[in-house]
Amino acid sequence: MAETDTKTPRERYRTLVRAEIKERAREQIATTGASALSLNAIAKQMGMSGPALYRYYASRDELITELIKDAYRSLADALRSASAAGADLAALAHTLRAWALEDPQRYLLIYGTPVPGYHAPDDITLISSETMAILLDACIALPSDSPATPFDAHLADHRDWADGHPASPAVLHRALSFWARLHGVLSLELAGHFTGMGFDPAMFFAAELDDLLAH
Amino acid sequence: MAETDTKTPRERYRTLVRAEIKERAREQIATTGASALSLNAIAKQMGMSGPALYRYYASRDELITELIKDAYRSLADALRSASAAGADLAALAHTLRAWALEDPQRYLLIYGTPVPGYHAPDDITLISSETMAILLDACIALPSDSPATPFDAHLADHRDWADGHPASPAVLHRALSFWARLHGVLSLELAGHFTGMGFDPAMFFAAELDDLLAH
DNA sequence: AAGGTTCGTGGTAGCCTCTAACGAAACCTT
DNA sequence: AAGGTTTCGTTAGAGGCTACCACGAACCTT
Repeated sequence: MAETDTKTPRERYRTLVRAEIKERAREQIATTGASALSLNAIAKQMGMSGPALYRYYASRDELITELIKDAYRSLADALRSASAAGADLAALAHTLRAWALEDPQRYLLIYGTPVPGYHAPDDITLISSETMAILLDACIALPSDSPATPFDAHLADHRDWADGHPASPAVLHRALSFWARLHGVLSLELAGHFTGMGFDPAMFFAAELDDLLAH
Repeated sequence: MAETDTKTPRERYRTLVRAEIKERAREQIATTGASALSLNAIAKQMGMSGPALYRYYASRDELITELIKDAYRSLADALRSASAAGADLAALAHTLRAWALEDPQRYLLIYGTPVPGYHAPDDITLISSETMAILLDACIALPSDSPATPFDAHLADHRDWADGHPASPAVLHRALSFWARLHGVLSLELAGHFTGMGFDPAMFFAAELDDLLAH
């Protein structure tokens, strides 16, 4: 019992419609941004009237939350498969950038401006911790010859987030820097802050990555 | 002839009401975020009926644009006065962080998720270029002993954004890195991605800054 | 004091989210 | 196969929003 199989035709139909709704929502968000997502428009697009959607998603927030979860999962999948294919830290960085550019709004769904009221469910932090684990694995493979900083010492006492990962404080620090710096370049690029400045964002990204790996 | 003085009582009143509207909008955004800003709510709060506000701001977008401009100006002011007081790059960084933490939503108004349709007016890029100039001034004062990178060479040919500033490509690169890295840490912190991880964001910020200045 | 400008109002259109009540269709059981 | 039950999709409606219009009222200017 507790069959999670798609057994009954009703369940089949339900999950199918849910999937289509989510797909339409994904398309809509990709073009107009998450704030402009309209359940009504999706319903009309699917040939049914507004409130019918509420049989499938209890609220607009629930639908967005589902999309956020999917985004986290997609990112974790991309990084995991790259890592499984033997990608080092540099390759992982380019995987991240490619994933972000593939659908900028999906990246912003995760790392963009949060809604003040919204609080992420627990399962999201679970998937996000998997991403962090992949990152830590890649960082631990790299030789680290930098001297210990005060922040390293601080991290030695605050490493709950590493979730039992056998990484030295210096490695934790490296992972955090990796994350923050790549996000810095990427988010400025995606937000369009480089448009009109003339230079190539890809080269800036590569330069930041080089600096990250060299020091 | 083109009197910008607050002469007529009508103009006085008008600018006063406009200011109050903007102030209420600022408060509302600070608590609920920019996406939840409601002209109707502001009007009711001020004791007048909905459409009355449209005498003062042509649209919701115009009001938000005004707030964005104010945010840019406020940041430029903060950095300029710090710079005038003899602040070096490190002090400038802490000025930036303090300004961001003082009103996170104001920071996100500038650097947060952009609305896909929205295009910034020209005067905004003007103010933002002033911020960049201050940053470049601070970067040029620092000795740079790093070897030239490919990105430096690229910047030598794509330096229109520096707007005639006498800075070497290496300095331009340093300014961009400064901007992107601090934004990376700050935006992750403001978006709440560090909450629950246990470590102190301020120490991470300081560590990133140290690394930036050391290399 | 008369005239023109501006302000605030209510009304309205058109969106949106979301609830409630009602037929109708599909499913499962017997 | 027939009946009962669950689920679906509909319309109606509450309450919110942006934004436009037309009208009366206040105001400043002349």
